[in-house]
Amino acid sequence: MDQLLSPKQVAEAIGTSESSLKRWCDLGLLKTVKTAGGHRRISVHEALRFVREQNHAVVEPHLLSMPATTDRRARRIEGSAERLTEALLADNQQACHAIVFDLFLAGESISRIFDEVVAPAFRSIGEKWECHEAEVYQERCSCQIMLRLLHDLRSKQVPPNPNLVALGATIEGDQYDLPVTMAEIVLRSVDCDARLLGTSIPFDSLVKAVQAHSPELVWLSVSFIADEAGFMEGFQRLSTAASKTRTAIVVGGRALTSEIRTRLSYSAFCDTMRHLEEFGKTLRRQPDSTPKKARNTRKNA
Amino acid sequence: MDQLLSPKQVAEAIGTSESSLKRWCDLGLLKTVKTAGGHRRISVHEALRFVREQNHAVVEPHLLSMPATTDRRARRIEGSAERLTEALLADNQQACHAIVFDLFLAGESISRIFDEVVAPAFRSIGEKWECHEAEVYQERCSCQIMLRLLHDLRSKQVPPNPNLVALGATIEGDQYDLPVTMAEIVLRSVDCDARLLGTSIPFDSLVKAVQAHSPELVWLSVSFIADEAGFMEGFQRLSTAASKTRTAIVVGGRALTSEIRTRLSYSAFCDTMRHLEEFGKTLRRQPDSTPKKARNTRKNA
DNA sequence: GCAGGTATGGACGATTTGATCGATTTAAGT
DNA sequence: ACTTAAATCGATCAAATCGTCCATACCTGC
Repeated sequence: MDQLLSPKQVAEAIGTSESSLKRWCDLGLLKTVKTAGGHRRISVHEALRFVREQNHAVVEPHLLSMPATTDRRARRIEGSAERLTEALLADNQQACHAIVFDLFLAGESISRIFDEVVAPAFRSIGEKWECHEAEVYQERCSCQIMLRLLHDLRSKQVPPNPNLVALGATIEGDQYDLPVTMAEIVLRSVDCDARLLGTSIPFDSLVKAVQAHSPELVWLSVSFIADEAGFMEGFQRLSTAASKTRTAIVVGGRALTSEIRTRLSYSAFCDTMRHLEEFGKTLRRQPDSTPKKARNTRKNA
Repeated sequence: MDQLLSPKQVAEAIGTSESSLKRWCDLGLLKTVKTAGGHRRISVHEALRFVREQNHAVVEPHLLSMPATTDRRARRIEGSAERLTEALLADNQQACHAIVFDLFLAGESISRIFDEVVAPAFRSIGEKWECHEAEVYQERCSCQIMLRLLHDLRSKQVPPNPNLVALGATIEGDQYDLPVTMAEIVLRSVDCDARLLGTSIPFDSLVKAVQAHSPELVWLSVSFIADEAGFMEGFQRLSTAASKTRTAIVVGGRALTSEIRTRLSYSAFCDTMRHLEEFGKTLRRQPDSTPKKARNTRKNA
């Protein structure tokens, strides 16, 4: 609790400028400790006392409640996954928000944040769940928090180029919406107008969506396959329709084993969000000469 | 998001003079926080609350981080459901946002917007789907648009009182997340700290969540029952756990036929969001003397 | 039409805020 | 211990805000 904060940190937490906060320190409204070099340091205790005394607003409570995460370490990928796991299981939405947005604002690519922070965090929660260290409702609640976070992230992105349309979905019976939503955001980060149709969409309806929109790309996140034969058959119908509209098909998801993949026909298989991002970039660069359909051209082993 | 605005910024946003706005602040119509130097600061949430309460115009919505508004004639419940249906099927997210947020800014209660605009729109889409006038992917896409809209709406609400905790969920096998999300927003609109755990949560895990959080309220949205016997049994376990923590149980959803309801034990059944809102209000007014468990006390026929 | 009460919004000097600057200090990485 | 990028310092200054006053516009009852 006697963690020391810089004037800038306190200023951000209470929603004012660094200049004003420094002036208030010099006026004696906030007691400060000085470093050997003359920099001001304010204890969390003192910052909270000031907030109470002045009835001042607190815009970013997590900065005062979790000062350990406000230093520069917070802006690094390393360790973020573990901190996110903890924040998710603690139902601490603000902390989750802070972790991801700090990385985003620090310039980390969306795909890297997803691959190296979000995905590991949910893998970790899944493992804890299997070991009975976490409850089902905690996992579901974590998904809710993350979904809200993803939505906020999406709303902060620059509006994409409307000339490059992509449609995304999960297949019928697959309700896992986080991966497919992350894929949407990754594609939008490379200036692709990605539109998530939703989860659990039958292949026949996907075919109609492709025919109606003629997108440059369709991405499918396959976390669960209820009926393998039906999946193969439906995918073939989608593939046929996509070739007519010169639409690339990108697939991903843990349900696509290599055995299944060898029997599918798609433009790219993406293990990670980074692969998807790179595929999206190639699509953007050469929208006409893009390989529209190639048998089993996996981008990565 | 809950950033602070100066009186001048708010005045510009709602199209009035700085002088008047300062006077209204001093009259207590707008809650303000003060800087150490005595300058007024107004949160976006408070500004929106004022606009809704006073039915004030908003000439610069972007200053309050709101979507652009249409003309004032659009601020009516009548006809909004039809316009929303059309906008949803046309995949026009901006139009959907405009319709709902215009009503929100005009001071319509959240529950009324949901009951008389959103719900009818989705009923209408469901009917079109049954008549083969709309595709499955259109319905799913509409749900995505609405889910994003609901998230945005939620972020515009004033942060609720943390002393009145409510947990919400759908039961295992029920993946329909719109009603349960709307319920969360309705409860938050009556100053209840409603937290949506997620969809498809087994009763045993719900029991653990209740034991961990001891909420004043649990709401269940039941759109689909896979196993009726299992549902009855699980609900009984939840009911027992809830009585121990003095937690009220509110249920709703089209899967709860009157035949099923007669065999359940809950605090309230809500046909509409308005019923839920009213129940939330009673809970807030008398948090101690609230009837925690009564057999089949339907709030409405 | 007119008197009286009320709400609005512009103007004023005094005060506060927040952005900027080059110089200095901190702290992460090696 | 050393290097180096980032953060902070102190100081300055334009812009914003404060509280107050007041002219004007609007409403209401007569």
